[in-house]
Amino acid sequence: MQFQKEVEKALKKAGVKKIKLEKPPNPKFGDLSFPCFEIAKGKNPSEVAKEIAEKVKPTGLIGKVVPMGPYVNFFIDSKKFAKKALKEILKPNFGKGKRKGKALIEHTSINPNASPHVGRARNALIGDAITRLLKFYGHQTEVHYFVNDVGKQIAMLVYATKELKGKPKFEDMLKHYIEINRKVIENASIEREIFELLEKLESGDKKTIKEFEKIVSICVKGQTKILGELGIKYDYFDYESKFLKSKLLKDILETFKKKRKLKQAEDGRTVLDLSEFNLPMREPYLPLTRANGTSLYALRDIAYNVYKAKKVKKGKNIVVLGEDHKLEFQQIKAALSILGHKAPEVIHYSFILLPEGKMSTRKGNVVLLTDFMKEAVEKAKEEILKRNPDIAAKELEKLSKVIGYGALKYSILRVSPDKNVIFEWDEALNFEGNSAPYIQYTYVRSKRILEKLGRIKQPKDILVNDIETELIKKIAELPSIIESTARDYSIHKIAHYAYELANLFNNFYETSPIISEKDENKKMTRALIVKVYKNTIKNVLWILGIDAPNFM
RNA sequence: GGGCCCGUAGUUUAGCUUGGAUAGAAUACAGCCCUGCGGAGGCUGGGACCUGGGUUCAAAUCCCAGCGGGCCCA
Repeated sequence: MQFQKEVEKALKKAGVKKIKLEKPPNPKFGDLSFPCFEIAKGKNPSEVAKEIAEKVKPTGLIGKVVPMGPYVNFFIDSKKFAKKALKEILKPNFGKGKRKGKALIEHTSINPNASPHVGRARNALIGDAITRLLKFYGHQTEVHYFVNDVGKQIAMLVYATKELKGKPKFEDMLKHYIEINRKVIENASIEREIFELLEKLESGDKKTIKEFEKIVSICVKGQTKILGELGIKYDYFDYESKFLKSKLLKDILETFKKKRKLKQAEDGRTVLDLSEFNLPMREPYLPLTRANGTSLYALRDIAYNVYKAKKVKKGKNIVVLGEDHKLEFQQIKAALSILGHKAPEVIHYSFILLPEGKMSTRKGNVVLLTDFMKEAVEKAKEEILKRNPDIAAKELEKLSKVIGYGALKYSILRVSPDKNVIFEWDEALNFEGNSAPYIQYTYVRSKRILEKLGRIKQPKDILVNDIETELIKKIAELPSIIESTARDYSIHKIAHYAYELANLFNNFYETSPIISEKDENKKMTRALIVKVYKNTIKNVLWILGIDAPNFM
């Protein structure tokens, strides 16, 4: 950052007025470059670049100024830079943000109907990583899970399990769910009975409420146990049923009415007029209540968002939603704006598909998260045993989860959220190259070196070669990466950054011996690099929810 | 019928917001390093911007149209 300022100053001194710097595509071209197309004005830009380069004298962090075609390239003085950067990076809170306000993150919020599949997991993984990122950035985070406990899906499960002896098991819910879906298609009268159950629930029938609660509790417990196994935690479970009869609903309807936004539909439903928002709906009306006055999902969703908005006030308010909720979110946002509330910031992600097509819980063609977890741990076990045949069973258990779950999370988080992911086992269980185990391995390497090395003395002189400088530069990027990701929530950039770091470290590892290095200054400089690498990569992995193992 | 997102080596992907140099990686493939700080590694090689227009000194990037995939709207 300071380098950039110095370059700008130097260019100004050389008489350049419009300064727009860019990062060269290749480190061979320097660290910053100034393209001369715009200021050339008819002259040959290469000539202009030459003239400017001659006028600029290297001072401070600027080591070299070289014209290269139509560009003036600025090279950083690597020795001065390394010294300065290492000092900065060695500070204990390097990369972490200062204390900031509250951040409310709602994620997962899947229907409590069955064991989650990997598509659903994408939501939870993205949400969890964003939570960690914001925590690292200095926010006080609180994680919310909106439980849709009054929907048709729960009613179906209540119906499907009511004849069962004993308490239904979570593991069987998917089976029940698939079965009841099939039955409903075959027999329409079942669907009517299911709707009757819902009506009973909403009218406050105690027995029905109990039955729903039983199923929801089993499902929520089952789901959060699985997600908890992956280290994903929630601070609040917000139940939709709590909003069924809340005063909030009345207040909201009242406000809409005052603003003349309510209409009566022909079938008696009350709808919200959203025509001023130009949303891509056939009819710009959002149904809020039934003819009998009871609330519909949209109204409860609005109420929930009002509740959240009031809770954060000035802080961040974030929600992770699948791409199927894009329009729905626009509607909620519009409704909130009528009410004078700010909508949450939303992160959408595309679905995970199977090679043979879409996943469908209803039809049962899904890859369950639990199966993915099991396979990943199995594969990790195999790989660990290849390398450590004598490992104790307990250690193996623990380590295989660290590696297996790491690989699982990374395989999903590394992809930009607006791309569909086609789930393929080989791809997802890749432990080589661009994968979590590759990155984890560099952590183990760095840790082992430091253990063997013992005490690190501050070197009198910092001596670095090109590869070492590249690594330091990459580590020094952490704060700006954190900042920009905390702004746009594109968590895959963190994954990408982790891989780049690890890649440069492996490069460094191959070419810069440490233990055997005779030159004490070089040795200790390298030791410092290993130290800061180890801390940095650990932090970056932590943001992704991936543990750094002590050996593997 | 309408709206939104995506399309980059055989496969998976970064880059697109803010146009700029030789489009960056992984995997697979061909080969090398193999008694070294732990090879889940390093090095070398070939291989890609969906199609057609437009804007621009300059387009993977911006605009328009088409094609293909995903999501949604009663």
